[in-house]
Amino acid sequence: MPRIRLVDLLRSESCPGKVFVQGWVRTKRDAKGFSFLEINDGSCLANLQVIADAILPEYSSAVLPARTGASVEVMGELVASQGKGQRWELRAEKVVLTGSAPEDYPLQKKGHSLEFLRSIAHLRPRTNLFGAVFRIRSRMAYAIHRFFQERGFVYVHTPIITASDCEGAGEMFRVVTMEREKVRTGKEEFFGKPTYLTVSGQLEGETFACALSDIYTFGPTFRAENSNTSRHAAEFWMIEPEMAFCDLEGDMALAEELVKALVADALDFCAADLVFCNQFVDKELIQRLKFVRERSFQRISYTEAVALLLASGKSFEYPVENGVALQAEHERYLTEEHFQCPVTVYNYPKGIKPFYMRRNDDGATVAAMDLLVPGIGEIIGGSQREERLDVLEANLREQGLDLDAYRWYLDLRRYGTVPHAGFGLGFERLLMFVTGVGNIRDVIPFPRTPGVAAF
RNA sequence: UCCUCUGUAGCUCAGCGGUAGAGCGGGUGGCUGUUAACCACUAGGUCGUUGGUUCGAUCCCAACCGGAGGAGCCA
Repeated sequence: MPRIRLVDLLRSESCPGKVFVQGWVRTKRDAKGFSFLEINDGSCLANLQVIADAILPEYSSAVLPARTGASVEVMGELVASQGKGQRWELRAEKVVLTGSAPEDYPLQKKGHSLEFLRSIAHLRPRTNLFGAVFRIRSRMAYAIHRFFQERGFVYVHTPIITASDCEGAGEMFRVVTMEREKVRTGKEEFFGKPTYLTVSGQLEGETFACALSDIYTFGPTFRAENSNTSRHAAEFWMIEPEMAFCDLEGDMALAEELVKALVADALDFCAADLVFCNQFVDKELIQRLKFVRERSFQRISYTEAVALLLASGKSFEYPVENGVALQAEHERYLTEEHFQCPVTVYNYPKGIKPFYMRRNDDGATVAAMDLLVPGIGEIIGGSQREERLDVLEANLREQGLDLDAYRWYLDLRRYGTVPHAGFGLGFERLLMFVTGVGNIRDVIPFPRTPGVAAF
């Protein structure tokens, strides 16, 4: 008899009769003459209540020892539950203890702290919260592909090992071989020159946009920054669309559309898991997500934002000043207090942004944008790219970068240059926003942060 | 990297200059169509590490290591 997943079983409208299920015991309650087994197989948040009668021949060998954490398989008949709290329950006819869980099984029926669960990251997906978070993560990855594929974007796999050593996005990890012989003979560089783990697929993505028009990347990214915050990881996933024949306006529109679409998808397809997050993580989560889905985002230029902050009368730890980067507290004020919804800030001062962003006609600002969301801050950063060869070369020189290393990148402007734009969306930051989880370490299966690469 | 807080039983925490306690979890027994069930009993700890102060330190001090929050950087 084929196994049926709990997600499908518990959705049954009418009684499916005899079924076969497999999963892990979440808790067991022994009564006189029978036991209640709550089993979960990760296909959904809900557990299945199994009634195992003491007259079963394997009752003492398989049912009584099936403690929290044990894996079991149960054959039986699904019947309407006599008790409250569940619609269906499984009346066991045969129970097999696939794998027992000794008494030192670390997960209790009680709630655990997120810090403790991080120390057992290999077992934490067995908890309600992490099951929910990682089902949502999977769904969001799918929704991202769907969003771009439906709009005709081509998925491009940019390299993870890169030779561009100065993409301007942060400290990089070096890639070296472990072969001692090569180190001794001075041929330690496998690729003949220093290589690094990518900090962004943007520059490579631009090359494909300047050929296939609309592309996106979705893959791992690495930053060797010594950042110790709840919003940074050394390894994270990023989505980077890049569009030819597109300006900043189109870029901002796509970014807002994407965030809205993903929030709507989560509300539609992860309802049960979001209800759980709403109950145990953030009581205002669903309300906020619905608000984001329905309301239009705000847009404000950097100059307007500065004026607004100066006029706010708020005393900030860092003073607001034109030409200086907005601090986290400033961004937070805009999105959490003033607008109380996602805000796109655009046209930043040229001096605080990287070389590839397109210089505006005022000569002082660049066509850059950041999308800020309440609770997280910056979730998307993007720009229209500088498509004019002479301006781009001047920018590189101004920032002291080696033009030769960017030869291939400059070629895009030398041969059939086009206006183009794109942005980067931090996947984990999106997940924090969608789940309400406050620490990036709890939305990625095995987090890598300074000093920590467990598992 | 900087600032602040923190490190006591498997987990969550209380405590105190005279070498430790609760709840939950575990074990045993009981009870019950139960819902993080309930009741009783019971077993668990060189109080993060290393130094120092002291007659005496889990408690005070210092350094180090781990964890958390905030900042910077960014996604």
